[in-house]
Amino acid sequence: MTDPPAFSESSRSLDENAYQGLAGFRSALRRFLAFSEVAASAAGVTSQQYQAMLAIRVHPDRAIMIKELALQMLLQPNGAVQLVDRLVGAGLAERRQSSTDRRSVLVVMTDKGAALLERLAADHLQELSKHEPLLAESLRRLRSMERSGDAP
Amino acid sequence: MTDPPAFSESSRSLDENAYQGLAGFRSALRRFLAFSEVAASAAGVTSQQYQAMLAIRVHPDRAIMIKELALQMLLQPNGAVQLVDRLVGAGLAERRQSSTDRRSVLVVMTDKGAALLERLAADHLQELSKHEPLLAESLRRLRSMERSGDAP
DNA sequence: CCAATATATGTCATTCGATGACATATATAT
DNA sequence: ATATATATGTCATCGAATGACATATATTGG
Repeated sequence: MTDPPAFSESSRSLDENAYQGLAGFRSALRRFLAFSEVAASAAGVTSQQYQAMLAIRVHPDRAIMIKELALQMLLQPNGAVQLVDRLVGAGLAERRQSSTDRRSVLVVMTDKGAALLERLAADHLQELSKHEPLLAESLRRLRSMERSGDAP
Repeated sequence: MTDPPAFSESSRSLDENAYQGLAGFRSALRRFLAFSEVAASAAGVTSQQYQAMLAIRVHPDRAIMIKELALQMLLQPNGAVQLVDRLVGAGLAERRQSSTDRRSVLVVMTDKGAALLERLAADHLQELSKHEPLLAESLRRLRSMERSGDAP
């Protein structure tokens, strides 16, 4: 087998393969995220609300403080308040007073929310089986070209 | 009025690991995407604009029709028009008339855009090396359960 | 124990990008 | 040559996030 000159210019500019790999990875991500939006939308929620329900579901006691939900969802606390408002408004979650700190609120899912989450989670699991090969392949390609950026 | 079954019932009951896996994957995704927003923002653009430049960069001739950009970015054509407006406004891309079809517009990057993209791509490549293990691990965990529904 | 400060949640105005509805220019087909 | 399809563009509107601010409760230091 012939050795292709696959190395070269590693300190001057990014290899074409790096752009291809990054672009392919983001494309796969956009497609998966778009599926998530469509699946959630068909169930009457947003992808964000689905993700919030996932976060609640896997949190200890299946309950989460708004502050903690904000951390998980990478939102400001007041953004998490409004996200919970929407979940509650849709009948998917409810607020419970914390027994230990009366400032805080525990968000738990309703039965309706739990049922919706289960269906959406199953759909996502199934869909991921389609995207997983491309995502994994993209990650593998990118891993092989790790390099430092342009040092200032 | 009874609601028709809006979705498939992929499996009867999801394993706890399925929720953990899906939640972990989405969490890893949110963190990577948040990095992308911050990195792009530090460079004066949005993550969306960075992705658009990536799409242009890897397209044949490093030029792309707005229609095709819309397909790649999963936007409506008029949304892509406005995205290109913002890229052009920031001096990162420019419009060129197509030689074969006078309806269409070819979007190409300026030198400034190409330079910005290279820095951002290098940053993303480096950052991905941090996220890759968790993302790959999440995908591996999920792949093992999309088969029959559960197996610890 | 009280005052000062920190923390958790909540409200509201504003902002930003995507969409739908629609308009215009050009290409293609009958 | 006309009808229709395609590509781009404009504009009003919407939804969700943020910053500034408000209120309630907890915690800490004197």
